[in-house]
Amino acid sequence: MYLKRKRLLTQHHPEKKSSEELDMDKVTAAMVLTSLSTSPLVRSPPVRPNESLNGSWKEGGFVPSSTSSSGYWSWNAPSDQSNPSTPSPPLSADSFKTFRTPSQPDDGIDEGETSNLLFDEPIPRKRKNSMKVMFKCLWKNCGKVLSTAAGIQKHIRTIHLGRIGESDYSDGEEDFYYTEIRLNTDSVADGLSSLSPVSPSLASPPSFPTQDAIRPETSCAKTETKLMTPLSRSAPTNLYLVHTDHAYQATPPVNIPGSAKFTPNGSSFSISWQSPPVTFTGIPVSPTHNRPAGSGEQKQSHTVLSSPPRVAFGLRKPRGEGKKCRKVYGMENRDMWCTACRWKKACQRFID
DNA sequence: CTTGCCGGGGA
DNA sequence: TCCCCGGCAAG
Repeated sequence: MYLKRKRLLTQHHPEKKSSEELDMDKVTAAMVLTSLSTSPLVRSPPVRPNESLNGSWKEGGFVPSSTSSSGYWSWNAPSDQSNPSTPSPPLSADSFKTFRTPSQPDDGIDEGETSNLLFDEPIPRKRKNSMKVMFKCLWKNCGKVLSTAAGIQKHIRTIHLGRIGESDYSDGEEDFYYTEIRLNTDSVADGLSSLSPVSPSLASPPSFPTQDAIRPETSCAKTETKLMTPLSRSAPTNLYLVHTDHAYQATPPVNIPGSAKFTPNGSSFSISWQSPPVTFTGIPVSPTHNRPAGSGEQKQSHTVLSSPPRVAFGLRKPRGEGKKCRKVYGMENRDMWCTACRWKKACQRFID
């Protein structure tokens, strides 16, 4: 005799909402990373087996204030761009830009399956075939768009960095100043007008750019190497870096030791995990980070290493096969359910 | 959309 | 503890 049953059939119909927002971030973060790590041109993650992450945090605990302004961590460029367009999932990363309007009830975005947070390294990743890659200069009032990375780099080097002599030598710093954008052949996302995140990095954990760290050559990817050069001079207005940290945890056995560090002069922040080959899935914790933003610009880079793939052991119980009380008795007979089921716990009656 | 159930609470 | 429920992954 249960007197309780306050709401018998009241199916819960929560107004899920915030989740979307969260998803968004997750997705976008994922995208960013994805693009970073798979980006065709620069960036080859040679030695770094793992880099990836995904963002999203749970519990809207933090929510960046409505004014995204000071948020140093969002991708949106502080200066221009204005329309928060919704990124459509299938497109890849670049078309996103600013959607980061927490205060708004945005509903446009619903995501079917949010891409999973794990991008393994060499996954082929399906990409729209009809995409054209362009490179846009992010330098303050420039916005030049070129079709080749080399071109844009040269442009930056000569025009903005004033390195004329060494035209062919690139230390990679230019990377910070341009961004890759993909244009869909038909629906050209207004990618140009909005910037997309630069893809600075996947930093290698160990190296921090303190200062003049100029890496010597760097065969393939200037990418990770330079990752943090002290952005000399006035960096282009926006260097928004995606920055997300999460604390993931592998289910059972391992937990990842992480480390974060900040460089006082506000120049960088990074986190890195040195994890064993494990997989995690996770629950991100909160990606936010704002700093007072003093006067200069600052850059942060996120470095998150983790190992990619596969669902491993722990995550979540497979999910029992058989029908459980709920299914068997139905909502209307909730009192016939085993307690576990009633409490939304793992069924004890029909164990698999 | 529906299920199973984890992770968090509140009482 | 007992009991609920948000939320999420899986289907």
